[in-house]
Amino acid sequence: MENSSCSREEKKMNQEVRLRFAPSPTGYLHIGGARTAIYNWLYARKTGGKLILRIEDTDAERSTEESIQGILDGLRWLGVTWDEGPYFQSQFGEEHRAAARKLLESGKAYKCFCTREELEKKREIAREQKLDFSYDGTCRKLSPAEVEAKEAAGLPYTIRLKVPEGDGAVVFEDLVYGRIEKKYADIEDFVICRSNGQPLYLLSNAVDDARDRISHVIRGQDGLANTPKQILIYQALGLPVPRFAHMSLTLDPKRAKISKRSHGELVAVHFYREHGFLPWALVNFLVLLGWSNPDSREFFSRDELIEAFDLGGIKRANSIFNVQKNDPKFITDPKAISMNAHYLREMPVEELEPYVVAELKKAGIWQPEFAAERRDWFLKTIDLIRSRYHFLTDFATLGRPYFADDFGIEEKALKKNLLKYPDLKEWLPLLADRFAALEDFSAAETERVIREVIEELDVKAGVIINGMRTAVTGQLKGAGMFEILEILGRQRVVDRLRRVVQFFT
RNA sequence: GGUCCCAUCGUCUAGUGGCCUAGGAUAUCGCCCUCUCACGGCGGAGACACGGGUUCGAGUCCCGUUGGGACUACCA
Repeated sequence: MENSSCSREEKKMNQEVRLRFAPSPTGYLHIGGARTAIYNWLYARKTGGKLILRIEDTDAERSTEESIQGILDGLRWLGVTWDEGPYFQSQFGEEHRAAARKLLESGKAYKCFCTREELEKKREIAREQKLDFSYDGTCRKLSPAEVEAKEAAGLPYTIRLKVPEGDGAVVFEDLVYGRIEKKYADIEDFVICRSNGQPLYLLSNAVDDARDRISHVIRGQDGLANTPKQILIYQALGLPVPRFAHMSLTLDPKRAKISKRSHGELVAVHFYREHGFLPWALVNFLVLLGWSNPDSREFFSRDELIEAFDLGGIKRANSIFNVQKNDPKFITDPKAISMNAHYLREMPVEELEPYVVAELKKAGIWQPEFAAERRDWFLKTIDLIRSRYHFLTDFATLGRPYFADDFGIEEKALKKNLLKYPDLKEWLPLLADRFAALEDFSAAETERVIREVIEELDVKAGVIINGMRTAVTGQLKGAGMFEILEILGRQRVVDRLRRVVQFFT
C-alpha cells in the first residue's frame, strides 16, 4: 500500500503539466505569438499546470531589450499570466555547450570540418541537377586520426548530430495532428553547434525544455518539421521527450504567414491596445482563430474558456486573419471588431469604467468628479453611448461632447441639421428658454416640452430634434435625444442651444 | 526540387457514414423598430476544390489530381 502510493506520488510528479512560451525578442509581440501564448496559458490553467516564460535571446544581434519589454507588456495586457520566469536562454549557454560535448563524447554527434563554401557548392550542384541536397555525411566517415589531424591543423568545425542509420523512423503522436512519422533516411545529420562553438536553436531549445521540465510543447505548425530532429536530440541526450501539440498557423488574406515585415503594426498586439480593443475581446477573438468548441459558442468569460479549452479542438488547417489594409471602414478583421463592440456594450458597465477612464485621461478630458460625486452619472453616460461604439477610443472622440464642453461640430451635421433650417436660429433658443423654466429636467419632461413646441410651431419633429442633436453634441447621430438631454443636464443643454445662433451668420 | 501538413459560405467555423434539401458567427443586402445612428428582431444571397473508388448510403473513409501552407541555414 505504502509503496504503491509512493510510486503514484512519483508518477504524479513526473506528470506535472508544464508549458512554456518561448518567444525570441526580435520585435513586438504579434498576434501569432499572442495566440501561441494564449493556447499555452489556457492549457496550463485548465490542467492546473504551470506556464513558464522563456526569452530565447541567443541571437544577440537581433534581440533587443525594448522588444523584451514589449513582449512582457503585451502578455500582461492580454492577461496571460506566467508562473515562472522570464528565464533567458542566453544564460544557459554553458549548459547547451555541455550537452554538445556530451553528444560528442558519447559518439552521438561528430565534428564536421566541411566549410560553408564546400557545402554551398554541393548545394549548388544538387540544385542544378534538380536534386535534393542533404548533408552527405562526409565528416561522419572521418577516422579518429583524420579528425585529430584536422583539429591539430586548427581547422574550425561544426558539430552535427548522428542521425541513426537504417530503415527506422522517428515516430511521435502529435496532440493535434496525430501520428507523425519521419524516416531517418529523410533527416540529414544536422548542425547543432556552430564553428564558433555557439549551440544552435534545435539543441538549446531541447536542452532548455528538458531543464524546465516542459511536459507539453504547444507551438506553431512551423515547428512540426523540426520536431523529429528535436526528438532525436532528446533521445541522444537520454532526456524525456515532451508531448507535442502543433497549432495551425495564422495567415493573411493572401495566405502568407503573417509577419512583422509585411504587415507592420497591423499585426502587433500593441496596435490593438492603442486602437481601443479590450484585451479580453482580443483574446476571445484570437482563441477562435483556429480553435472551436463543439457547441460553437463564441463568447467566453475567462473561466468559461479555461473550462472549455482543449487541444482536440484546435483545427489542423491554417486560418486567415482577415486584416483589412487601407479599408476605410475596418481597421482590422471585421469579426475582431464586432467582438470588441459586443463586449463594449454587453459587459458590466463597472468593468468597462476603468478603460473609459483611461481613455478620457489620455485625451485630457478626465475630471476627478467622474469618479466621485458624479460617478453615477458617469456610469449612466457610458451606458447610454456605448451601444454604437466599436472601440474604447470612441469614448474620447465620439463621446467628447458628453464629458467636455470643447467639442467640434461635424461639417455634415452642421449643414444637414442646422443650416438647412434657418428658423432653428429662433427655435432652438426658444427651446432653451422653456428648458430653463422647467422644474424637472428629465427625459420625460423635455420630451413633453419639445412635443409641445413642435405642435406650436407646426414643424416636423425631426427638424427640431435633429437640430438639437447637432446643437448639443455636434453630431449627426447618437443616442435617443431625450436621454441625451437628461444626461447632459440642463445647464449644458441650455448653453449649447443658445450658443448655436453663432453658426447662422 | 525534396520532405511534411492541410482543404466546408468572402472570413472564422459546426459537422467524426444516415439527424445535411450542410448549421452558427461575421461581413453583405432587404424589411421592421425609429427623432438620427446604432443596438435588437425578422428575412435574402452565399460553401462541402475536382475526379475516381468503398458502401444500401459519403462533407464525413480510401486513392489520385489540383490548390494552399510549412520546413528544407553554422536564424530563432
